[in-house]
Amino acid sequence: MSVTIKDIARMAGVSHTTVSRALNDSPLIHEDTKRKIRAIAERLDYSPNYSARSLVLARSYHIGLFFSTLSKGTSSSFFHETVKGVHSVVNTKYHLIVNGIDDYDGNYAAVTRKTFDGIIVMSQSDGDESFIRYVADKSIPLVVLNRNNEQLSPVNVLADDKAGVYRVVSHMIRQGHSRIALIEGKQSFKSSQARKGGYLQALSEHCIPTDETLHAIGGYTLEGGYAAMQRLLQLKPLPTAVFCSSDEMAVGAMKAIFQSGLTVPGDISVAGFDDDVFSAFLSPALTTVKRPVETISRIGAEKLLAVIERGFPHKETLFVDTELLIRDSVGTLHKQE
Amino acid sequence: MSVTIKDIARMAGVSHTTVSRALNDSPLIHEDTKRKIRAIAERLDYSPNYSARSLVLARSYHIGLFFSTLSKGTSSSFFHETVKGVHSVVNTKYHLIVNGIDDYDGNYAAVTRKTFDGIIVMSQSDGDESFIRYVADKSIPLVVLNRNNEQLSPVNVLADDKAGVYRVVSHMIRQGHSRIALIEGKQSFKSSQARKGGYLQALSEHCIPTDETLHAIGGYTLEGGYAAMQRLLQLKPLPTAVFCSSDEMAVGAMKAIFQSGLTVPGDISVAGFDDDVFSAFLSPALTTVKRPVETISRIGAEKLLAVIERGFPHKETLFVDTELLIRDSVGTLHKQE
DNA sequence: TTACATCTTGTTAACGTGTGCATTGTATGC
DNA sequence: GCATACAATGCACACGTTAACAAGATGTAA
Repeated sequence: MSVTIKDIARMAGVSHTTVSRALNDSPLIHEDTKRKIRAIAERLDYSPNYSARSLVLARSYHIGLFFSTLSKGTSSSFFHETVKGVHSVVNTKYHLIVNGIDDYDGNYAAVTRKTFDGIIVMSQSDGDESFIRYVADKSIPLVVLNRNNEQLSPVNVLADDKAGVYRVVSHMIRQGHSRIALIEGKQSFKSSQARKGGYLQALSEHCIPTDETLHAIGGYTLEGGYAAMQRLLQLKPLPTAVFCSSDEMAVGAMKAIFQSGLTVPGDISVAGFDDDVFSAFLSPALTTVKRPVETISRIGAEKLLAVIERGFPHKETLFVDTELLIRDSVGTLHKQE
Repeated sequence: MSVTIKDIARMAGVSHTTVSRALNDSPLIHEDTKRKIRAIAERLDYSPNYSARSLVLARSYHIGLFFSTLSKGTSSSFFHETVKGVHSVVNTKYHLIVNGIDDYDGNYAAVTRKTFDGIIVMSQSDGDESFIRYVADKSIPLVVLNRNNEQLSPVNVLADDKAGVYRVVSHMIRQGHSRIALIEGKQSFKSSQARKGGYLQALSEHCIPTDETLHAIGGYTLEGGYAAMQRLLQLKPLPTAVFCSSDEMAVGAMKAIFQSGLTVPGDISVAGFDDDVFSAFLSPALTTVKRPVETISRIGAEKLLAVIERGFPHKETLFVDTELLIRDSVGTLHKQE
């Protein structure tokens, strides 16, 4: 049996109403009374019953953080940074509940306004759309990360992937490369499409014709990047550079290149995307684009709390800048003719 | 305003008690009545108010997953695998709340039997002890992962780190190495101590004297591994092999070795611990020990649910086997004399 | 017919907290 | 000295659910 405000009330010789008010620092209560009550609460090691409070206030103190999936296709560093970012804002004020959308198997009945004060969706796939729509329909405060869909959700925060890829591919072009291959992620992922868009834009703005044979799909996994690169290594002539839509795939690609007896960046330059925690320590260190996942998550969480606590209705979409990290895996190509 | 069991009761022409029983599939209620009530509930899109239920049942439906820290010193893959493992068991039955112990700053008042039906601590440091003790004192159902302290907590699940390191270092010795350096993690982490123990045991059982100058500290970070290896590279004669207490540190160490113009495993063999997601794709692929983090987490979660639901009082400690993964970073040393 | 068991449903209270309204006591203004 | 304002506290109810107990209906055995 644990201590309630009624116990405190009895000891202090006041009503439980006064205790409730005192502990909530209501201006209605005399300072002396507050002090006395707080002292007793402290002494009895009182802690409020969240269920009771939630019931009467119609608030759950839960923030739901939903990933497309927890198990398949979510990279560890991505997951970790997201949780860190959101958690740093939510902290001890709300409980952070982590979930995979795919766990619900299409039946979202358990997701209600009462179970979640607000929801953050870290979206990675078009498959999330039904879930996002469901949450929006229930008018649960909502922030969508990593995805741009204004008509679906009011607040969106995402990295400017396209601009980031544009920057790194332009960098390759400036280093003299023109036969630049692409290893895509998962075609159904919006991020994959955006990154391809940046690649295509860089090529077209530098008047380099696109060549479909230079495009491969790696599925955002190491193994996939390895296999995709193996296919690209069959090409004649070989590409002089390859942009990989994730660092993990870049690691796989480099592995394939090394195995075929070639060097990076001597024979083939490689660039990635994400700046995974290990990327700076590869040999050669990987030139890549840093996605501010933690920043995005932090900003998203702040926006969500603003919506919940101050009612912040108007739509907005925030793009967070990426950062080009030039390291050693992209070399300069000397014109051969 | 959302629909409650009273609304359903009104529509069905029964009492709200009957509705409650029907929805909980109580044997007291006639099947026809149940069907009717379920149909109405379905039609009205009813979902129960968890706060109210929690209040009356004195259960929160929350499982707390606590890390020593979310931000500093927890590797992403470790974090991800843990959450995956626990989540796969907890699923939609309970809400999984992720927290860092360091966020509470020593004030655990918000952690009570009422806010958490059970708690899983993924322990990485001695600093967790006060928290674990607190939870145990409150007699909240508790499972501690990754840490062995029978008198503190009833149920412990952990990898047999020491045996795993013993195995990989013995492997190095069998390949002819005897001058084997060690890069430790964080000295305050129990895991770091256990791994060092395995290293020392392997040496002593093969009658190789320990040499303090061969021990360096890398703090479980890439940068730390890099710096530690730089120090080891000052030694004369050089070690012929180095065991790193984590794969991340191994990557840093390899980087330092390459920078000094040496090769792996030609000049120096390297082994790691963890089998991070990228380890198989390094060049050379890293020989390491796989810690079954996800398995540990899954088993721990199952144990916790057993305690919660079936009352499972007796103490037990489970060791989960590690797996030696022999890849390319440890070479054979030919005797020189 | 009566007594009793069984099946099904209803009545009422309880969980712990917050809040609208009433009540008491005290100071202020005229 | 009285009306009024204001500060501090208490009373009673509400939130949505579950459960102990009561109670009605129906069947059955004596």
